[in-house]
Amino acid sequence: MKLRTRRGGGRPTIADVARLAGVGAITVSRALREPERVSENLRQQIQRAVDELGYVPDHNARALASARAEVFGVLVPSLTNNVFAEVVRGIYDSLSDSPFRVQLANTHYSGLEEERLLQLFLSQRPAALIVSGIDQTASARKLLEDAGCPVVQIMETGPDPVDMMVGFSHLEGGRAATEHLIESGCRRIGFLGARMDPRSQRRLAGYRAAMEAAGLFDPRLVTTTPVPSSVTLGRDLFRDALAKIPSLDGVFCNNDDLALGVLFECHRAAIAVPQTISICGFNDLDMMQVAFPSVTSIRTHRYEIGRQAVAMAMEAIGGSWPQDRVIDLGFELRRRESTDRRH
Amino acid sequence: MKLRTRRGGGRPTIADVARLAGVGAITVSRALREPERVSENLRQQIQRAVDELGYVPDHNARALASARAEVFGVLVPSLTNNVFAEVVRGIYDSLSDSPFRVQLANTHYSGLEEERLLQLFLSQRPAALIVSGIDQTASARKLLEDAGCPVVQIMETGPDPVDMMVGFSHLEGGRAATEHLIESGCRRIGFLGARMDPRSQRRLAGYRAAMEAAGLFDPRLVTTTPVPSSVTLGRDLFRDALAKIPSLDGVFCNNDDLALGVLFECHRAAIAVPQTISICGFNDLDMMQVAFPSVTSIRTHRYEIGRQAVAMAMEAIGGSWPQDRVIDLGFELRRRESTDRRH
DNA sequence: TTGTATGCGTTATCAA
DNA sequence: TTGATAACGCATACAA
Repeated sequence: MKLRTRRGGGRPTIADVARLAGVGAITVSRALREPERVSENLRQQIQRAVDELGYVPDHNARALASARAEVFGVLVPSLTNNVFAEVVRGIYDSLSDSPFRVQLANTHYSGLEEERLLQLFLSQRPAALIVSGIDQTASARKLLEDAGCPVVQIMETGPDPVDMMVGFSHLEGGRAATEHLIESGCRRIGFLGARMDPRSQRRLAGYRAAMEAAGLFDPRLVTTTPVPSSVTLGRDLFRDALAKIPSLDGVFCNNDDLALGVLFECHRAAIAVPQTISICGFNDLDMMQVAFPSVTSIRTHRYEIGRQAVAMAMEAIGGSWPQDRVIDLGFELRRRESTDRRH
Repeated sequence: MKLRTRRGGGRPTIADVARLAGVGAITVSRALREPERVSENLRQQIQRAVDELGYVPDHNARALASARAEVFGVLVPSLTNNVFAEVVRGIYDSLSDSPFRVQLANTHYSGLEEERLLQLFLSQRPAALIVSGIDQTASARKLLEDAGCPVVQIMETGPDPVDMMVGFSHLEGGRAATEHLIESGCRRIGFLGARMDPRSQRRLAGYRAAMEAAGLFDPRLVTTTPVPSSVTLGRDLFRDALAKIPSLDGVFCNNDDLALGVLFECHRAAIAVPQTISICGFNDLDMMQVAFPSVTSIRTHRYEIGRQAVAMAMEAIGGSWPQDRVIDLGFELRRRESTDRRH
């Protein structure tokens, strides 16, 4: 007879539980995953044995045997950008009471990096995949299509989902912000943009559409940089813009960080906001409503996007894809003092 | 003869590679993990076979067989707090080119939640554990001590590490900020604190120590709340503090969000900064140097803490624990306009 | 509703 | 340096 020497740390296994409960191992397995398929009697015996032994299922063994890991793969372009931090929080909060774990990775706004990470994730056979944006590389898109699990593209909506989508239209957001500035009386409205990732580009497109429709567009009003966004950069971009166009009477900022930089620079240079220059941001961070003057911004529903993405994926995992494969959570213009020129 | 019906998705396995390369499976395994133990010859053959088949090792099978997952478990109290977001970014960046993955979880500043998540993580037999702070519950601490893997406590330093530590002294940070305010001429210095987690408490302790040493302490100067920190809250706490002590001539804020709220409120109420009220923050977010007036703050090295934590854990995994089990990365006082009363 | 036999892809053990 | 064999802990397929 062979002596069983445990290689593992000696943690109780499903077999130990089965022995103690006087049932077959598979019954324990079932009792844990599909309790309704096991008789009330055995279920209780098994639960007692589980408690007594302190049994905890082994994720790895489970994943190996079922060829499916209880993992949500999540790809975001940045971990520190508050916008994505909130999306990620929504995802974690939604999943914290489920058996699913989160596998998070940072693409650093690189399509190639995204591709590489996707391949890595796929090798784990995740239960679902959540990716940011709709501009995957061709190979990445193919990987997603063949992923064999629900896929949710977040932050944006677009015409051709890999599987599901939840987000909003950045172009419309940019347009709404710009139209608001025009309506409030601005004529020489600058666009300030950092990073200029695809979503930033579309906000710019919205700005341009609104400006052209009003006959106000002038390419010299646009100031962008590939450099990552920051409050400091907002100040610098604004200085550049003002040097180019001294008659500037409004700015639409790609995001709130930039807007804050503009606001501070206006204070420093004693430029009246909104009288001389009106400011509109994007995303509506908490601080915009406290700023002085408070700053108009486009409110986006980041946390909710995270929640919805998980909800949609869950439905799909359950077999019933949601009614609408593309959900547009929209945005809201929050009018504040920084664009209120009525006085 | 039995027909092998693959249950998995038909991905190539190590056996396929072995067959193609004309070697044993275990040799392939070794060639991948410890190349130096396989002859140059076979190594190349195997590499060719791997490339040809597009073989990717299965994490789950590997973890199951070796009873060790290539996973770093990371526990932080918040995902959106910029401070932790940067720590997490440091961790991810350090690990992105390693075989290790990151398993991140959010404790929501709850010791019990941390305990629960720890148990969850431990069931995966992680390669290392990174936890925030030094105030684990007794049971959590025991779990960490028995984890059987390197453990790094981050953000703070303290006398009794579970295993390793990297951070700085929040008490000294609070003291340095307060002493600076005193030296710059303030006498009625308020403390504004949100959340009041253990690290906030220690900053308060530092404030109190400095104030008492100068004979300036007055409990009514302290305004705190368990509510999570935000810019809005900074404004509200400041209003409360000012209502209590109209003679306030300086505030030390628990963190930069609060400080920003104070700054905006000063603008709104036309209170001169720093002449009437001086402001000092904590953490030194990017925006503090751009604010108008620029805001004095305690610079902390969040990203570096993440990097160091991984570096220490890596050393320990390699078998050679680092020289110093406790690394104090310190902090720096950044003097700016908001506390410069010389004019 | 419950159990038996077997496979999942990899690594540890031990022998050659 | 290389390989055969037996775990690792659990779930699938199928039978009872």
